[in-house]
Amino acid sequence: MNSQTSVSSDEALRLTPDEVSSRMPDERTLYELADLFRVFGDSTRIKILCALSVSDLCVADIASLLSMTQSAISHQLRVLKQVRLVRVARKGRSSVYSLDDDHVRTIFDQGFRHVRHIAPSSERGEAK
Amino acid sequence: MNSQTSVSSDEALRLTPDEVSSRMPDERTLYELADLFRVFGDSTRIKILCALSVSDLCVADIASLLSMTQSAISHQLRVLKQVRLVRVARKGRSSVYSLDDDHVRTIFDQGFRHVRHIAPSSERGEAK
DNA sequence: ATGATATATGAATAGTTGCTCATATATTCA
DNA sequence: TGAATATATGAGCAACTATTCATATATCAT
Repeated sequence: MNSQTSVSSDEALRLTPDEVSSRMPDERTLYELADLFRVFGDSTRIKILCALSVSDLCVADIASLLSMTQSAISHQLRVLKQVRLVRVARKGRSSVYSLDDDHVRTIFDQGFRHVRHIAPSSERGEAK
Repeated sequence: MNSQTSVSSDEALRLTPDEVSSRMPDERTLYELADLFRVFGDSTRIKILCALSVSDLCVADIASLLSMTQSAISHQLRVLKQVRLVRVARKGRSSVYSLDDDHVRTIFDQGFRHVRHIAPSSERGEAK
């Protein structure tokens, strides 16, 4: 049997699935949230966002900064633009990209705080 | 030519790639950041985290809540555990999962703020 | 217009990932 | 111990994604 409502020990209050369900945001919002975070979940895009948090940059500069091809960077910038994390401004033949708003920085900082807080152990994935 | 240092208009200061490079966190940290956000970048995991932010829950309850198989949930909980976003406590034959710390909630909230702020348009991906 | 430079984009591909299915492990109860 | 319940996990597969390559578009200088 599951879903016991009784507080069997010194743990936090446990609610039933139904009670939890009624207190969750609507599905739509949760999917949008996942979509947003997925964009942050790639090292190339993270590097781009991080670079842009330091300074506005054109495509070629970002490519040189990350030692990646112009094409790869352009593709990722498109993704970042679609979710409104960056915006473009044409300057002559260059496209100067910048962070769209400060939410990016805030989300970033929270992430930093977590990885620093956790520091050691696990974190399998891209991290070498 | 790129990397112009002159401020050609009313835009933010633009730095050279080298200047930007020296002000970025080390690679290792950026990879860890991407790894962390990637975990948030899946709707199933987002739902699980969201549910756990409301109440501690056992595997079966989460599965019923999300209408998914126990196996699928267990696999995702493993991922969440590896990056220290959730922790387990055995209670009889059940495993009761809970958020590991409050960074999760904070990162969440920032994400919420962004998707609400942006609200309309784009956001292609999982969002129906 | 022509050539050079900067960026954008479509198609193809290799690598990754989330789920399912089968099965193993763990715990409780009779 | 043996049956039942709850969870964990490995293998396999389908779907997705980040990069490359080729090429298109856009802007500037001559």
